[in-house]
Amino acid sequence: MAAMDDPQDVLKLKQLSYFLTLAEYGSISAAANALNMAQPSLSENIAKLERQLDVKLAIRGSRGIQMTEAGMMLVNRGRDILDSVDHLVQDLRLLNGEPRGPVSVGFPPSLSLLLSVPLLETIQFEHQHIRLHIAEAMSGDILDWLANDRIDVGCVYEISDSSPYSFEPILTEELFLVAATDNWDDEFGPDGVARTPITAAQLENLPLVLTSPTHGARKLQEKFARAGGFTLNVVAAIDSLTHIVEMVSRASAYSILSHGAVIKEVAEGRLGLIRIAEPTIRRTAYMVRKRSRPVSNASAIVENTISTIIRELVERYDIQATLPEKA
Amino acid sequence: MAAMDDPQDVLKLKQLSYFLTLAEYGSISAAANALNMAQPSLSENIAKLERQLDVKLAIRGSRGIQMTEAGMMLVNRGRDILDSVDHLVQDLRLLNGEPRGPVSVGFPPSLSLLLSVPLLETIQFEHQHIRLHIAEAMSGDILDWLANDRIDVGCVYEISDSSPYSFEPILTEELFLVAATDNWDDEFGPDGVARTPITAAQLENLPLVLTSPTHGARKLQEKFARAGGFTLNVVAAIDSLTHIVEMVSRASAYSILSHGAVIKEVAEGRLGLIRIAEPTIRRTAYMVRKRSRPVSNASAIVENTISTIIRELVERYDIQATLPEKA
DNA sequence: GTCTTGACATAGGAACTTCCTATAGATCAC
DNA sequence: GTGATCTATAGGAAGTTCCTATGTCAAGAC
Repeated sequence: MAAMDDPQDVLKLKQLSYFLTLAEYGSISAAANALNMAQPSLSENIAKLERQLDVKLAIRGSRGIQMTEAGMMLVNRGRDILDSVDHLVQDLRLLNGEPRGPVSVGFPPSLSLLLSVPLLETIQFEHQHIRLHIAEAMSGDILDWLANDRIDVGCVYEISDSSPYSFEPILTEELFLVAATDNWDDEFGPDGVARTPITAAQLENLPLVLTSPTHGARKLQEKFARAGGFTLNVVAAIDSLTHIVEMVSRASAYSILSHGAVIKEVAEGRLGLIRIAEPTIRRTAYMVRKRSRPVSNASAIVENTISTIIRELVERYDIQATLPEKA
Repeated sequence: MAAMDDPQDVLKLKQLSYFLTLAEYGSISAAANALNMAQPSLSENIAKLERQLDVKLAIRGSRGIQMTEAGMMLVNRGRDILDSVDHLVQDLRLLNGEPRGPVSVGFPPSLSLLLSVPLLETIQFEHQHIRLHIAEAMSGDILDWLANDRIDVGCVYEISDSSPYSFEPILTEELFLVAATDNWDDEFGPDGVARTPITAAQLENLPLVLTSPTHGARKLQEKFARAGGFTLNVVAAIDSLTHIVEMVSRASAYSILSHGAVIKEVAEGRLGLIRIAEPTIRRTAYMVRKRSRPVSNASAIVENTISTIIRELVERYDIQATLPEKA
């Protein structure tokens, strides 16, 4: 049923290379010897090649073979083809060597805070020929950058149209109420989390500093409030994580953030996390690639490094978060 | 023991074409479907290709595959390679079509006389796209022409250094004493041969017109005379067959020629052949090619046509000659 | 003329490769 | 959770390749 005479079926590279050797040695026996194979095998191979191409390639005589015009054409152009294949295979293997070249990554602010420095340091240390560029933006913008091929890989908290992208979850974080430790009555454990969770209703009274409503985190918070049937008392909207942290540290307000966003301040004991009960707010970060963009070896290494760093950070700082089980 | 990573072994054209289809369809299942094969087969093929090249070509996901940089390189350059193969196979098949192009043939005079016209007519009639060129010279010169690639194929009566040539016998002729019929006492049969052979010794007294000693025929005649212990009474040496025939026709002399050289005159009853007994003089004509010169399809056809014409002539004119048994 | 030699072709069988069906594991949409 | 949709694995049938042994033919040696 099939065509049966696809060019790649009637001219196999192995046969071609056999034939080139035959052309070089001028006799089937000699060529078979050079090829470390039995003479009948080569004989049969050449005969089959002629049958497939429907062309007489060499005239057999009792003193070796003589090329036909077709055989000569096959030798000349076949040599070029084998050379191309040779170079292609070589270049492909080179790609597999030391990863190198530019890789651009996009992070949302909270992940950037957590990952940028360790990622840059790790890559610089372990893969000196990868030139890493990190850009920071909201999830939506990162998806745009992916679409425009401005970055190779991005981390986002939300994906609108998933079809042109391939993505995998890398981290599910719980959002906490964040307070300056001296601005909260409860005590905080060694992991920075207060003994007593607060309820959603209690949240309503607290002055909050959040991001503007375009942010994914803010949308999540609003949704949470709507689900709880109350409104958030947002006293300020600032699209800068450091400024938000600054305000919370000064005890001017509270915020709702992931542990990772305030990891340093919590470790230093300046800020504390209060678990929000009923319902808990969670969000998942995804690593995203554009499907149509080829993945360089260097890019794959950066992705792996990001996953590794997240795992290490979660472990080292006892971050309140869950990782996807497969690792 | 073998290298085992010859490029033609790690990148088979079939696999390459599979991979191009995979790249086109974006999923192993879809590509397998398009290729009319089972999905596991394609899956295994791609995996094997990656193993052989030692490179990750595509990242499998649950929504299809995504190319790596290496995969992209393989697609782009692989397409060129497959195209080259495609064109090469096409061109090879074209060669097999209507034979065309120039073919040069060299004949010694006696064969030229016999073959040139029927050969030209047959080729012109049956293979209009072959442009046949016929040159006439002595065997030695024809071998030179072969060596210098001035002709594709030649017919000769002797071969000095046979190694650079491939040759096969096409005709063994007997040499006769040729006389004008009214210049010879014996009667001639319907085949033009006299009833009574003459002996070598009787030849000594006859005035002969032969070619000059550089000719192969003359050498043969001299050798024959030496073997018989007598000398040839050469009254004239003329390196022109037509002039020799002219002189014999005028009954001015005799000559020693093959039946083919005087076929017309014998058929017309003007000249007669007298068999030379004890020993008979025979010579064999060979069709010769230079080994290192590719044989075009057109050239092969001309060779075949020459053999056919010789066979027909021998039969039709009852030429006193023997053909090689295989035909 | 006969024999040996060198070259290609043919035959039968062992080892390998390819492709299929069936099945399992994983992920996404609902 | 369930169904749909991917890819991966396993086992077996069919085809291909390669080998050894043998046949045929032509050229060269004696």
